[in-house]
Amino acid sequence: MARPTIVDIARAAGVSKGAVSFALNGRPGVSDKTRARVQQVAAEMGWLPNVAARSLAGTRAGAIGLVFARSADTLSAEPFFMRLIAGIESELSLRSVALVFQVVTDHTAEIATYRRWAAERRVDGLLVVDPFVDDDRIGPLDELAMPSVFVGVPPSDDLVAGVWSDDATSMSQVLKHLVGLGHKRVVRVAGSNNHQHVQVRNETFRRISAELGLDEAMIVETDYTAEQGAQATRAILMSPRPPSAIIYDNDVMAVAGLGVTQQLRIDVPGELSLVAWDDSQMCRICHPTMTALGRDIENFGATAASLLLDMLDGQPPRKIETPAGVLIARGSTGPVDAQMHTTPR
Amino acid sequence: MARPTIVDIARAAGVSKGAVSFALNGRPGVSDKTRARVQQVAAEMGWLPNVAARSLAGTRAGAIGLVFARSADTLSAEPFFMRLIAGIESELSLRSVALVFQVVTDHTAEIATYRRWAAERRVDGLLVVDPFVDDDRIGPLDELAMPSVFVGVPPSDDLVAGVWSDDATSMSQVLKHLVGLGHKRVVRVAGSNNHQHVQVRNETFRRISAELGLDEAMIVETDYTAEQGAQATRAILMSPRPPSAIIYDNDVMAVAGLGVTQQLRIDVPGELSLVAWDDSQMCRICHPTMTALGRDIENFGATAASLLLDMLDGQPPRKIETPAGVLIARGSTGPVDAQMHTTPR
DNA sequence: CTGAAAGCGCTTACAG
DNA sequence: CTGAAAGCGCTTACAG
Repeated sequence: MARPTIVDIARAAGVSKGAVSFALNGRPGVSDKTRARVQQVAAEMGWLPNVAARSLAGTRAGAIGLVFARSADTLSAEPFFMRLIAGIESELSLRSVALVFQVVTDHTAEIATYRRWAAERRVDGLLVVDPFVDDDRIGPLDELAMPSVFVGVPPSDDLVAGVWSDDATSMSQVLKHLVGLGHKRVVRVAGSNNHQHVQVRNETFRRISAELGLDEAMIVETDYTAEQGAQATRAILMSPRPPSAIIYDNDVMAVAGLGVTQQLRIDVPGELSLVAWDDSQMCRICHPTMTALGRDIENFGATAASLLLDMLDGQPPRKIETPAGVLIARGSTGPVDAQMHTTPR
Repeated sequence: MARPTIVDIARAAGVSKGAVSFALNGRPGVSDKTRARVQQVAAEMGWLPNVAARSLAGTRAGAIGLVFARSADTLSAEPFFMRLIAGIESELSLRSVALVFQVVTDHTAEIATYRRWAAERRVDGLLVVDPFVDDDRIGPLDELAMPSVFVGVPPSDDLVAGVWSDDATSMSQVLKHLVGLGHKRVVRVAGSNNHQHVQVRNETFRRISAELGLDEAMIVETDYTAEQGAQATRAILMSPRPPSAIIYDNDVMAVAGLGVTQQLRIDVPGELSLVAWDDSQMCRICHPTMTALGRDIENFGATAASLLLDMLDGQPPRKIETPAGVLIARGSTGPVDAQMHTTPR
């Protein structure tokens, strides 16, 4: 037989269409007994709501939207993104909400997508990633009045809802690990300064470096690609006073940096220690294996999705800090050999 | 003002609702002049179809579905998947079709998702990845009567529509490259035998190895993970008569294998050559860099999406072979040194 | 070639 | 607590 509708259920249960709707949506207006019977009949008949009808009748589309405004290169190279999606999905599937996903090249196209989805009534809310400083998406998003959760954004008055991770504690762990090994000179290879979370990590890096009595905290800005990670590493190692340790803002650059040390015949960790922000398979399969700051990215995505769904259910927007990462010490970090670093390379 | 509907456009253009619908959907029933005026008015008013209304009225949902039934680990480690999505999206956005995406753990959950989407009328068609031998998704998919395109499937009578790449030519290139360098003993580290494309590559590997006069073609089966790639490599190198070259079924395992050679102090490419199937940033940043069979994965995804959209437009299902990959010779392959391989390690 | 009308499957006031 | 009815924005026969 054809897919059952609420009319079929109403007939089978001997009640009105409206009563079925109330019963199935957990709204008041029907007795507990009736509700139970209706739910049982619906389950027996294998009823699922036609999302188009539900959406048209003025409630939820039953979907949320996610746009990545990055090149296929970056997206495919960094395990972060797929993990984030997996985390988001784990929460969505619990509540039977679909994910509408789009990959575009820049913010302009991203905003156009949001406008289109809003006009089409395609999604009920948005998960917005890669928050920028003076983010040009905030205005259009406000205008569209689309419930949105910013993913990876530090607390600020501009944004109503968002999740971020406790980068200060993470950074502190990494630096204490290095200091414990005797490192005094640490350089940070950072992502783009336009990203809010990069600025937060930069500040935290400077502050904690100072607190721990490290030498001047140096930061190199990159675009997160392997190419710039390698180039930055080369420049750092060729500098007059190279550091004894480098902290990279992602796993891709850290592994690329490791490749550079092999070309330059610099021993890791004997002469130089390397740390990656975000752990991944890459960190486990390179040689030596890469010490990494492993964050629970799936939980991060799940938390963001959960917050958005709560908002769609009428709960107030919130800002949620997720736990700091955990330092996973591996082969790429070791005790500093004071002598080696007095000799310029 | 609120979002315009076709009633607003009809009023502004001085025609009926029905005429607007015909004009905007490129259907006969209105004069060219009227059509042009209606389209102009719609554009001026910034009209976009409410997808829920359109879907409810019995035509397309304006979305297609994609499910990955893999662990977050595999998905995030292999750049392939995100590239495939990027390619799919490039085609979808040209035609303003949305992608509904879900990550699940197994085929059972995948099929349940298809059933739910069908019941909800969430999507118009499906892109189905990772075709298996005796694929248990074919029955349910037939039953749901959902237009589907299999991605990465060799031609077969079971499946009506699909795209795959010319693996025979690709394999031939790889083997000829190795033979040209003097290799005689090549082992293939393959993915799971359950995958149809793996079986095709296995057969091709055996056939071409024989044609080129190579030693007995040996194949090791794995699950595509770095762990099994490393383990297989170790087993192969410890065997009584180790090969002078290994071909891996993905980039993740190839790079993991490279890590093993470094632990075992086996020189690549001096003593052993390595080749990855599918190129990626990982292959470019490891040391030595990895020779790879680079396929245009984005084009692969775009072709699959395009085929599905054509089918939704009423065109007949097809089977499309996409171009073979291109061998990118890098540092991990070199001439075989006959002497080294007479000495067992 | 054009217009008036029914209907897709739901939700939601409104009257009992 | 329940039922009858309108309406969401489209598409599509059907009559002119």
